[in-house]
Amino acid sequence: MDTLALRIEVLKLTAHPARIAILEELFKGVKCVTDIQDFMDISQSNISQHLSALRHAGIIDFFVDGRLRCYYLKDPFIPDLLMIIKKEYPNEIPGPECCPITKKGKYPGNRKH
Amino acid sequence: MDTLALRIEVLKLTAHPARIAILEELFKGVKCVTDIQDFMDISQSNISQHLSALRHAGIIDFFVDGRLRCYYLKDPFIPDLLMIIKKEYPNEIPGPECCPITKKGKYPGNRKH
DNA sequence: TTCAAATATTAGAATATTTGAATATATTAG
DNA sequence: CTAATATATTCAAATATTCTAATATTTGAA
Repeated sequence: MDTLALRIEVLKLTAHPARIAILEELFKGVKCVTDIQDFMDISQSNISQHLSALRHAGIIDFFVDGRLRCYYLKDPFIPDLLMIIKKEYPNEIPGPECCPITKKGKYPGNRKH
Repeated sequence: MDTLALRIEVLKLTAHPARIAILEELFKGVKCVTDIQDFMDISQSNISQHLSALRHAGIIDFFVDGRLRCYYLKDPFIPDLLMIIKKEYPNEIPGPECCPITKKGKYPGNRKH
C-alpha cells in the first residue's frame, strides 16, 4: 500500500468522534483502557474495538503492565491532524469573482472548443 | 452541528482517493467537470456524485458558465489537510521506554488501587 | 486455585457508503 | 426546433462500518 493509501486509511479511522476523543487523550500521554473508559460514554467492548482498529492501522500501540494495557500514540501524522481539526478557520475561501472561462477568458484547463 | 462534528464530516468525505484527487486539483485552481474527468479514471456520474457530496458538505462550490460548472475550493480547512496528507513524517513517535505504572511508578492517570 | 478486574473477541443487526447503469436536465450550436 | 454537449439524479446491488450483547482471555490477589 502506498503512502497516500495509508493516509486515507488513517483519515477514515480518525473520522469518528469516539476515536478522535481517544486520540486526543493519548496525545496528552499514555493511558490504559479503564482511564479511557472514565471519560468516554460508550461501552467497554466498543472502546476495545476502536482501540483494536487504531492499533491495526499502526496509529497507536500499547505496553502491557500486568492486566493493564497502556496505550500510546505511535503515528506522527496524528498530532498534526488533531491540531488542524481544532484550529479555527475563516468561514470560506474567497471564491473567484466569476467563472473563469467566459467572463475572463483565462480558464487554466485545456479546453477543446 | 458543532465544529468538531462538521470537521468529522469533512474528514469522512476526504478519506477517499477519488475525492482527494478532486480536491488536489481544485486546490490548484478552478476546474469544470470535464477537466476533472480528463485526469480521473472513474465514470462521469460517479465524479458527479463525489462533487455533489463535497458540495453538500460545504467543501466546494461552483459557478455556472453556460453548460459548464466551474468548481472551486471553499473550505479553508482543506488546504491544511492536503498539506499534511502529503507531508513526510518519521516512521514512528518514539514510545515510552516502558509501561509507566509498574516500571516507573509515574502513570499520569487517577487509578483507584 | 479460585475470584475478580481489565480487556479482547465474536456474532449479528442496523445503518451507511460506494458504484454502475440508466435516465434526466440544462444549455448552446446549427 | 433539434441535436449534441455537459452535468446531475435516481435506483439498486455490493460492500463496509458501527454498535450491542454475549462471551472469552489474561493476570494479580486472596
